[in-house]
Amino acid sequence: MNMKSKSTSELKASIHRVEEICKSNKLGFTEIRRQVFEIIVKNNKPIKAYEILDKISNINNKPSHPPTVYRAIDFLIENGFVHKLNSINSFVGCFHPKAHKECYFLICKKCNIYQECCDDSLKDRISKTAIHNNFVISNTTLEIEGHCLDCSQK
Amino acid sequence: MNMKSKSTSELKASIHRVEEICKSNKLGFTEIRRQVFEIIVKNNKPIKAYEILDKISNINNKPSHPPTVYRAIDFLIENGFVHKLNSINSFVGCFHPKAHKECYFLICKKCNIYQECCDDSLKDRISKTAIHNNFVISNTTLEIEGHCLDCSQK
DNA sequence: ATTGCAATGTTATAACATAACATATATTAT
DNA sequence: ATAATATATGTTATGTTATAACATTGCAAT
Repeated sequence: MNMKSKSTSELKASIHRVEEICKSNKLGFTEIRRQVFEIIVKNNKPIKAYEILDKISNINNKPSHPPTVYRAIDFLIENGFVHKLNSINSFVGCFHPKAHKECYFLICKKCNIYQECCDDSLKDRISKTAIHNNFVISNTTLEIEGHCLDCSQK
Repeated sequence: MNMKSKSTSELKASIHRVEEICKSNKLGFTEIRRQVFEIIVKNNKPIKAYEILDKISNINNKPSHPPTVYRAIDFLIENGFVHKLNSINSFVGCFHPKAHKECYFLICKKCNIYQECCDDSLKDRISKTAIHNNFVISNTTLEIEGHCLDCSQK
């Protein structure tokens, strides 16, 4: 399982990519949104909203408030730059925004590291089930909790 | 999409089945646990913990407290009688307990009705991905939000 | 009867998230 | 350039979801 953290250059590329997408789509990639996005992607594990809040407050040397963070997160999720992991109320950056909507996550309960996966055949199966049930999908949550190789060997 | 609510006899059967499983596994199916289970399965939609709390308080003519409900829910989830839908912080009864561990849910955002599905090939794909990543699964969340046939036609 | 254990009661608070309204900043139309 | 509009942020308060910690009860095994 390739759960190693992203390199500095990958992070920069990721941030730059989002900047470009925002520019070309006329989305306001404001200072706060940029800060929140950077905090999320630089954290190589899922991060919680109130952890982001603390970091934002530190960065700006003044207390921020929950709505500030949640609004930025909402913007980032809406535009596919960030995912929410519902099973652990945490957020992760998306490293291939706009390339897909459905992806899934392996989340290690011990070390809290995660892996984002894309699997078209899985996606297909899910769509087929939905079609079969006359169901129109707006959003899919697929999160797999367990233990990564390192942690299950300990 | 067969989202119609369960019949009275289905509900009774479901409750009876759980009683039997508890009996044969020497699990204490106490009054509170039974009440919480009944409330969950009789509600044909996903129900929230604090809604259960209100109902329990009414049934017993005295205020109950959150831990009472959450403990009962934990017991029911641990034993596979109830599922939590992480994407909407709600709980649903399982109508084939012990038959499986992995199942998934179609959840209509408009009418809030849901459908529990089991799909072995989907399950297989997920296990394969996990094995491929040397990941040991303890728990899978697969929730598909969208609109059911009725609601998407309106 | 006493010890041990599983379950429940009770109080308090932690953790997660949004409503509502005020203010500021950017965009656009005139 | 200025007013009008829309977008974004600040601020206060509160709503919602979940658990910690410790006391009490009831029952079974010795």
